[in-house]
Amino acid sequence: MYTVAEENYIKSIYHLQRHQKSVHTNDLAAELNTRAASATDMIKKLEAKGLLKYEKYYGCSLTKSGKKLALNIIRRHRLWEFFLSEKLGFGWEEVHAVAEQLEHVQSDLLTDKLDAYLGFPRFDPHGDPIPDTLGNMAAREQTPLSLWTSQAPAEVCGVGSQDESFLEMLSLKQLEIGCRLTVLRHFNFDKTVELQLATGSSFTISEMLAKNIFVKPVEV
Amino acid sequence: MYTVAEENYIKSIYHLQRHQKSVHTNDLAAELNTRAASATDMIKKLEAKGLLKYEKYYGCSLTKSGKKLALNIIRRHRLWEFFLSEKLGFGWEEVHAVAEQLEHVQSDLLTDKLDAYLGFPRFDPHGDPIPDTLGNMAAREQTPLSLWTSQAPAEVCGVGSQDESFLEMLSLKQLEIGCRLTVLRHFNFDKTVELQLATGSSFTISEMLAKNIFVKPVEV
DNA sequence: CGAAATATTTAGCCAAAGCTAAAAATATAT
DNA sequence: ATATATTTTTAGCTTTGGCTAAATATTTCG
Repeated sequence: MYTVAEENYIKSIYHLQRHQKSVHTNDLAAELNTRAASATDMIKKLEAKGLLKYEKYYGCSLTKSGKKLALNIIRRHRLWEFFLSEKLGFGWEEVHAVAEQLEHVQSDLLTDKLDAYLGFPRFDPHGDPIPDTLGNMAAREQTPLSLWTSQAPAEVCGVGSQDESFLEMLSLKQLEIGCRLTVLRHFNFDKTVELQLATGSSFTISEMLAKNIFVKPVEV
Repeated sequence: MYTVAEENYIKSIYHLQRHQKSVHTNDLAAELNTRAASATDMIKKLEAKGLLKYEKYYGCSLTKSGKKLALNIIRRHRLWEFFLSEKLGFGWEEVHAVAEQLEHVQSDLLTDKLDAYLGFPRFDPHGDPIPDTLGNMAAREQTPLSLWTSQAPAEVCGVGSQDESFLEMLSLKQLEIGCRLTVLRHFNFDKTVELQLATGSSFTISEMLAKNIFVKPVEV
């Protein structure tokens, strides 16, 4: 059994590790809205539990069992997100905060029965893949809108942030998961992107937004 | 927002208050598997938050807002029990432990949406009534089997303990909620009760068991 | 009633997880 | 290459919730 604090650290380290190979104390503290000193303490504790490797002044990275735990927490989080959205009718921007609490309920029986009840979904409402019992999850071809140069129609399949204000903005602009669009042009000057929805309406979005919306080719 | 520890104290005080008017420190400590000294500390903290009245050496009892909180926690607990049993197919003896964790997820939106999703159930799988948003819950005429003297058929409608070994025993003896039975006789010597199931099989149960099984007249 | 038993509180500790401020290591820049 | 800046760690303190042991109230019983 792990504490909520421990689980949150493991989860954050896992996410940061996708970008940097080794996770630095400051980055981790920032991610968790805490201070570097606190992060150092927790890193030491987690190392003692065998969940990560740690080298002073250099950083840390998850061990095999740390990764396994991380994937289990992510599995719980995304299954609950799916449940909240699909079964309880939560808006996708409300889902994350509640799932942050639910993900810490520790019962493998619960997780597996929930998974089965939901029909073993492979993606959560934000388009993120859900790991299975063994920690395997679907990889997904996805390109941020900022890099999508093709004129072919694209389908929104994921987002790069769970921030509520970000998701609310997407809802307002009707850029939900599964939505179809075409990129009309990229403005080099300020990196904004002009796009057109299936509804016909077209508008321009900021670079910041474009970087956080992932698309894939529309499936035939 | 309340901590998990606070919520557990409030819940226990509420339950103990059904029997004694004022809850004594030792009883509370026993209920929570902790020590009297710890209970005293927490009682003081909860009094400071206005959730209970406390008189030294005498005991404590919930205020209005304490009761409201208690009912909300109980509501969450029982809704989750219903969900686990009804939707996820948990056995009724497995339900309690997981619900103990789920009940501490604090989101009124979640609670209310769950309630609606489940169809506003009025009783959980153990036969306990589920409070509504306002804290109202169905009262239920229920008699422990130890006091049921009528020869009329009775229906099991509740249990007096959530102890796993107790519930497992009931499952084994096929004494589930909703099950019909007739009391054949009470043995005065050791207070055991002989009963007969709808299936025809008859057997004797201990006083301890009989006190913890609640029945009501079979509805016509 | 007063002594013994029981219940409750107080005082002083501990561990978890956070914090600040200062020290130490590493990185950067002139 | 040395001085400055940044990052990380250490040391020491805080709060929450628990503990033991000792002190104090209350209850019970001879």
